[in-house]
Amino acid sequence: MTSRKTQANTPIRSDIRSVAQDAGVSVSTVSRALNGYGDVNPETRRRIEQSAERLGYQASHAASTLRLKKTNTVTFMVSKPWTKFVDPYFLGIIDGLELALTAQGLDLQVTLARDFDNELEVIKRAVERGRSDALIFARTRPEDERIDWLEKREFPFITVGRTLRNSHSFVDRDQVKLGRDAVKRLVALGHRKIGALTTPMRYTYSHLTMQGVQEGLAAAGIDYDPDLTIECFLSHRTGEEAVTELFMRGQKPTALICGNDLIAISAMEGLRRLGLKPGEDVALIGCDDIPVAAHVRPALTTFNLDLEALGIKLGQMMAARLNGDTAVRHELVPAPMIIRQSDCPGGEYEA
Amino acid sequence: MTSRKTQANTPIRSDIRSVAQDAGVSVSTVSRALNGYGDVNPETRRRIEQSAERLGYQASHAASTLRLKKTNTVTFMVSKPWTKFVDPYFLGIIDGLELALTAQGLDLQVTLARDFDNELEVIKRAVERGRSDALIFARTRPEDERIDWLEKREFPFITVGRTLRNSHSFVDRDQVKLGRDAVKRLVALGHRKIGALTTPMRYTYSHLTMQGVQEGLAAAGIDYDPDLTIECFLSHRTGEEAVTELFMRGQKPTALICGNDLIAISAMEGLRRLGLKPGEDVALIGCDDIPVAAHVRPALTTFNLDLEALGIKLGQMMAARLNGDTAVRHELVPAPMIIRQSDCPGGEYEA
DNA sequence: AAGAATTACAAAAACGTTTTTGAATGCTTT
DNA sequence: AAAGCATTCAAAAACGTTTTTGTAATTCTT
Repeated sequence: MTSRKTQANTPIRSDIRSVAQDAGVSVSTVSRALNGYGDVNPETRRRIEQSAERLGYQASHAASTLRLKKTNTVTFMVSKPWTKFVDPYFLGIIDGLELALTAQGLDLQVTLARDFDNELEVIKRAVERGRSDALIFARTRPEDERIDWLEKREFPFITVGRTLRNSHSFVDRDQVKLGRDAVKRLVALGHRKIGALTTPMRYTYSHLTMQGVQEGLAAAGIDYDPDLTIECFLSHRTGEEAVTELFMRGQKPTALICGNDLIAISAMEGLRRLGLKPGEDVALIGCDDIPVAAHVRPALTTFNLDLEALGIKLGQMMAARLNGDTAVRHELVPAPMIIRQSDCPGGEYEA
Repeated sequence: MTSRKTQANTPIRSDIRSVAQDAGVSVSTVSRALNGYGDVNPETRRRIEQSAERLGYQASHAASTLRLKKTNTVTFMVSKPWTKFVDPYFLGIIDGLELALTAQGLDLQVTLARDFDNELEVIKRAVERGRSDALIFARTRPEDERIDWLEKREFPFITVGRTLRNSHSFVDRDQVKLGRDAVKRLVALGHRKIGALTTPMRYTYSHLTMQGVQEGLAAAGIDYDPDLTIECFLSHRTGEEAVTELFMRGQKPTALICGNDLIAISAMEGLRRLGLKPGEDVALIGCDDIPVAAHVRPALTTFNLDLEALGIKLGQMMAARLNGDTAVRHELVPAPMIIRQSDCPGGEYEA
């Protein structure tokens, strides 16, 4: 399609032939020596390794992929709608993932999807062009077409988050327990009228959290009132707007469980605008423990998550999968509560 | 080295041969048809395109790379020390970059460097294994070994940020002007004793900002006092600690220019701890306009940057470079000031 | 001491493209 | 009507690996 001009400079890369020549040995022996095969004299191997080192030789990825039909590369797809605000979440996972994959001799490649339609297209492109052996992606939805497509193609993948079917391997935070814990904490602090400012319900995890919240309320003998729940987005209906809407409805919750920290911080603004003191008149619990959560006033009580550990787990599962372990595995990691001030344990906070 | 077991499932990918067979034509004709060459009958081309479409054919990336000695892929390396807190910065650039590269038929690949030593290693690996045609990275330092290595290898690259030599192409924010603007604003508001809480001086941009600050002070006829400047880090010596240190030195600045928003927000805490009201007793200006900057109290006055535009610029420069334009290009993008409350324009802010 | 087994290496084929070279066909020109 | 030309396609080589197969040379059996 494109008729790109041939490049001016082609950086010098030494190939296996030059190493063979340098070590006075055949090409096949170099390959076997460098790939740790048995039938090569230790002395010869040493000589070859020296040559390779000296020439800065690294097997061409393209050539070995072509021959092996394996890239030894795992692709992590990050969805654009995800990037703008919840970045630490994303990068923490990548961090751990890279660590685990590298330990197994696998490369990590990160790829971007611009929008929702693009997500499937990016996947198709990557799979059909054979650029990686497996895929990891997050922001799963109850019904997820990406999963349908990949399952039909029998392409290895693991998700961060669940779907309705869960016929695939996934790693996820224990959102249900998280929701229950939030309620339990607030109930223990004396709250009975507890509102929820959820993340977008198009994602599975929002449903799971609310399931936990409802379970928590039931356990405390409190009736769940749908009118106390509002779905928040990043662009429109922020926490601030949701709080306004909630009170305009005539609802007066004494506590709010927020789907993420940004919603919580924004909700604080909304409360102040209504003349209420966040953390005093209304308790708040966030989620994710983003860096500023500790720096806002009142400091945000929230749920942490060891993202790096989650990434590592993910990498290990993937490595096993690529080594032939085809079992479907489900892994839930806990999210401990970080208690600060916004849930108002003592009924006050420093201004 | 690793002796990975051969994989259980190999997803079915159709090759050029099957397309040729399906279209009743030779392999070479398929290639020429799909790559837009001239000497192929329009009718034949149509038939081939249909076959390709129906079979879900995509040229194997490995094979075409091997043949072409070109990956049509650009690697963006993100440094680990960067990820933890300043994420939006990173992702915004990637976003624009991907857009511009895709428009040129280039793929973007993101790669991670775990720590400083790792950075060079990651680069070497990518270059020596021939996984991409060019490199982009940020967090440049005055003396940057990555640049030395790449220049010696004559491998195409562009940086986000400057070095001392600047013998290479770069895109950067106009940090000097930013520093000058911050001072100018504060001076206009009546401040004379202006402190600076800088980002780590190992990075070039910290130096450039301070250069701007000093130029601004000079323009206002104010002597620069090094004792009013403190270098901040993410882990230790946060803004909060820096403020404490500053006042312990006996310095009493009425305004603080902070290297980034996190330093500024943290510094607010420090001021409060000293019994001072941020934005009232002491004016603050941050940098980067991270999402929460608008949500903290007092809302942070800071410098914005159109990251996506910067990424696009970057992608365009790279595409040109890969098309044979070997000229060294330097591109500075402006950073407009976002005036909110923390610089205390009216001497007050809502609690 | 002769055959069998082992060790250490080389030759060659294959992976899926792209591109050069060349050939067949039909058409135009003189 | 012969020569030249344009059009359209096919054959084959090449890219840099890995792995199978093969074969000398050496060591081990009996």
